[in-house]
Amino acid sequence: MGLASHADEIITLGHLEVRPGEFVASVDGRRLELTVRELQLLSALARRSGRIVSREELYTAVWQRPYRAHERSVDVYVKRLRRKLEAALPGWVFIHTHYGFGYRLSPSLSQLFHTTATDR
Amino acid sequence: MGLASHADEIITLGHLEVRPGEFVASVDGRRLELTVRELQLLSALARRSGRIVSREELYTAVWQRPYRAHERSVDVYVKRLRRKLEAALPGWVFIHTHYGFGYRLSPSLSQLFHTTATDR
DNA sequence: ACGCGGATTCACAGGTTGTTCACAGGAAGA
DNA sequence: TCTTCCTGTGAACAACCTGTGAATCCGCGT
Repeated sequence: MGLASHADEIITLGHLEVRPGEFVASVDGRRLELTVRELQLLSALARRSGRIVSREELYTAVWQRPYRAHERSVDVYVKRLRRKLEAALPGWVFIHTHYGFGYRLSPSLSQLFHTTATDR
Repeated sequence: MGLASHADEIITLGHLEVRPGEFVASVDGRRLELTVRELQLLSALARRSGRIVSREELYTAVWQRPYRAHERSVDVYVKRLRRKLEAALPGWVFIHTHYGFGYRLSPSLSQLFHTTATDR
């Protein structure tokens, strides 16, 4: 108890499933090919899914060192995650930007796509 | 599940069969000529088949002593196992590398054997 | 002591990922 | 609209990780 990552920790968000302890994330059962950093960032976001997380919080959680202003690492990895998530499930948006605040993980159908009953 | 190795433990993964308790592993019934370490590592991987296993977990499971950073023994034995497995069943890949995470045992047909660049 | 097979360690090459930078594009407030 | 700040993005380079052949070490039987 207490520690953030148990070996059996499983976070499910719609089609997305993240298993930090097993170094695995998947969409509809299809394994995503993520690097260490990408998985760590996705895990950090997943553990805080649904709420806006500041760059500083994300940075200290993943990089384990003090956040410096103008640090762009988080942005770069958000970009890489988005590319892989988009490729895995076209038409869906996973990571939302909150201008001036940070990012929020929350899988949702892209506005451009027409919704159907089963998608929701 | 109690102790990790029962005398009658049998792990079957497609063409591959491992019997840790009898110090035997075989492919399509043909016995592999493995050394003790090779068999131990294969057994450790087989017991965790399908999931990514870190070097540290493999090392402590097989060598039974604390893992030191930069330890390369696991890599060397993975290499030797690969050579013997490849020789036993050409065209198949058994041990997959997950860069930065570890290894995963999961027998699968080599991509090159059933697809070509133009197929995709 | 010697030879042998296996275990362990070493060193280097090559490949992958992590980090940083620079600039483009966009959002919010005056 | 203008200005400023924030975010998106491609690319360059550094740092790290893995593959691999081979040297060295070790235990055992002769």
